[in-house]
Amino acid sequence: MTAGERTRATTRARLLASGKALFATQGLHHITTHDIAAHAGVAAGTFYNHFRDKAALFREITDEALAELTRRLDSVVDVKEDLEKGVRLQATALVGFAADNRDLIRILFSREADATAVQTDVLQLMADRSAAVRRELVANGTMPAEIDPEVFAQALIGMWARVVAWWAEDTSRMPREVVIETLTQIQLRGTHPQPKPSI
Amino acid sequence: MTAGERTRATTRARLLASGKALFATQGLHHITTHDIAAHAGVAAGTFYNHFRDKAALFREITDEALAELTRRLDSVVDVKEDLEKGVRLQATALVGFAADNRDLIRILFSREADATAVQTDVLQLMADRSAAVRRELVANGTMPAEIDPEVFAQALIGMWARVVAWWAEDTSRMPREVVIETLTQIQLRGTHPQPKPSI
Amino acid sequence: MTAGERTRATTRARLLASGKALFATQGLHHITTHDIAAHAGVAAGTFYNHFRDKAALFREITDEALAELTRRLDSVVDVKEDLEKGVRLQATALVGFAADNRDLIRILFSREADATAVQTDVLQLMADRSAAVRRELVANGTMPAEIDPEVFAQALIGMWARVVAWWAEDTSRMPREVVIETLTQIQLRGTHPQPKPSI
Amino acid sequence: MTAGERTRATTRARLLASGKALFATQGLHHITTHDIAAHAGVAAGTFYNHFRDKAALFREITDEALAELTRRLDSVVDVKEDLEKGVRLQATALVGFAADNRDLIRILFSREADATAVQTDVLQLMADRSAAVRRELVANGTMPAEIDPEVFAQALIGMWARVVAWWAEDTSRMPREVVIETLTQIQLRGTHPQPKPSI
DNA sequence: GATGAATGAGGCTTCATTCAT
DNA sequence: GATGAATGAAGCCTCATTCAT
Repeated sequence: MTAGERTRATTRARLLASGKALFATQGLHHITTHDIAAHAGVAAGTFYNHFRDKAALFREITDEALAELTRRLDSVVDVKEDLEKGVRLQATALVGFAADNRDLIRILFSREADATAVQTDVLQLMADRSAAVRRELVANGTMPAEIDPEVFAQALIGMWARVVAWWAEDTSRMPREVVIETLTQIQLRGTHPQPKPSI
Repeated sequence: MTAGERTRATTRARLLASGKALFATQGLHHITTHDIAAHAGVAAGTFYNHFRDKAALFREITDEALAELTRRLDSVVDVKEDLEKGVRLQATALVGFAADNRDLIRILFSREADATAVQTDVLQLMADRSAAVRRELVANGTMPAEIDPEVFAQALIGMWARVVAWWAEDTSRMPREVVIETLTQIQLRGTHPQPKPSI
Repeated sequence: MTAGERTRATTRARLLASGKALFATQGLHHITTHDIAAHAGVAAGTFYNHFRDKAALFREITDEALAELTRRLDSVVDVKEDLEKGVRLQATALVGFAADNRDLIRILFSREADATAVQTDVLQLMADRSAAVRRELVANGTMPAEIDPEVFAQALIGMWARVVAWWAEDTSRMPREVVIETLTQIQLRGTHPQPKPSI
Repeated sequence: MTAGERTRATTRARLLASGKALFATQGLHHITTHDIAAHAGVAAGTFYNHFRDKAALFREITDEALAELTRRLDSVVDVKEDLEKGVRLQATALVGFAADNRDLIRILFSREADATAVQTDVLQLMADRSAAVRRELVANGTMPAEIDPEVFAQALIGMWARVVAWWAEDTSRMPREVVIETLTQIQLRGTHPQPKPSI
């Protein structure tokens, strides 16, 4: 990599970082390309040397974030082995990602993530993945048929997104462990668990 | 009511209706006051005879929608009587509201609902209500302490909002009963219910 | 005069009064026809039953004011009789008019008075009158030729307008007598009178 | 100064010049930012690259004009030395400024100069300066107490502003020397000088 | 004549994007 | 590649005026 290339890469990285920081706190619509360039310490026109337009930067940020989140969730041991352990590990991975990428979470799980024209909805992508996995589990009887895979996927993603976006806004709101434990319990037992049948 | 007042009320209603329809499909930011006026069949300036600005119209739509939704949820019989029945009735009320007010649902449960300046987040309001109820139930032992009331509330609202917004986009996606049943099952047993202990 | 005519006249008078009060404090451009109608306690459309447009109302106010001011200045005894007495009486009449018609003064002597389209400049009218009188006085040697009648007229009117508009804004700024005396002295002796030659 | 900076400065200067020309002939309210931009040969948005808004441009023009006028008036030799000479030199400076800056005069001495929000009245500033100087002269007996410093200042400024604005509209109305001489005579002897006492 | 809802032209301002340097 | 001035389309909102009741 030449010196020029290094400079270019640095500029690009700074624009990305500025985009993350500003989109997270102000949202897509309130931030201008000038804001981002200024925050990155470059000229307004430089923005367009690196990104086709504002949507492209936003898209790149969300794509990257989604890839990383997906990677973390996938690296969890197979859920089928031990249901409780699997669910808890996934919740842990999700919350860990949120802690490490607070800005990204707020961007990813804001509804503006799908306001951008010609863009796939990030949450929908996650839901689709979940639904596919679920369909298998229902098919082979591991999961009950009363819970429809599509609806389940929307519910799961909605729950995750909201909880994690809420927590990422201010992580001092709640100890990380409580968030993980609550998500786990809800998944394993429901939001309104019925008392366990006494013997 | 005089003729003039009737005319005025009609115009106002048409603007409201146009706002609902357009916001639901295009979102707050993509719709202009001119769009709304044109859709309502009135001149651009007429918009401002009825609403201070675009945010005021949006706010009025969401406030009204929230009030109606709250009313429906509250009219359900007390959950404490019969847990399963209560949960199912609430899900039924929620889904019924979505079926009757598809546009409102999509507005209410879009994140743009909190993008408007000086506005309370609709979902947060619902979450606060849920959290308050839940704290009581945990306090008197009806609900398990492992599920934190705050986190629970965010999870419940996130789940509801996403499922219902998704379904309202295209209600032919899924029979209404399946949505209700799945929401009910998830609340009572979790997304990943453990197999019932065999005897 | 029928009852209807009396009502109509009353409405007109109230619009005029409202116009005076509002134009005086806020200026022509900051006041809307709605403001005037509202202040007068009538509907917006009623304004146009009495005045062709906003300029017409403004014009009528200034015309009326100018006529009254002219009347008062003209009623002063002839200046030629006794120079000092005449000058002082005119100053007295001017300041008296200001005291009695503070709103009118502020409208009449604001530059907005000539901002209205197709309107004769009120101050210019006064200047023209003064210049004409002056030309005679110069011609017959009563007044010195070093003081050009045209320039004199602009100077006199400018001085009067500014002093009186300033005082009318807040008459507690200065005792009325001081205003009169100063105007008189300036006219008789100049702003920078040279010391009287000692014998 | 780089080429870009030169271009920018040129654009700014053209906007300022256009503002002066247009405000002088049409007034603040009748001129739009688009008018100014078009007159300057730039796009509408360019205006806002150089001035926050229309008022800022207007303010800048008047501030600059006031500074220059003040500079000219201040550069005159001290009035106390020789009363007649001092008064005449000030009148000469004032009229010279008007001849050199006809547009500025019409803007500066229009009442719109104080119509702009959050703006100090230019004429009032001049009056305040004059009043302060005058108070001293009265205090030390150089000027007669019958002429109140505050009223005097309003009168002087009103007279100057009107005469000079009138003359600047069309300088062929009157030879420059006549304007100067008349202003001088009025200040030294009054508008209605009493015949000199014969011995 | 009074009413007041409706009209719509027009002004101000923002900002994503381009392009000459 | 970086710069940043310029662009101009587009949006929000105001308000003088009209007109049906």
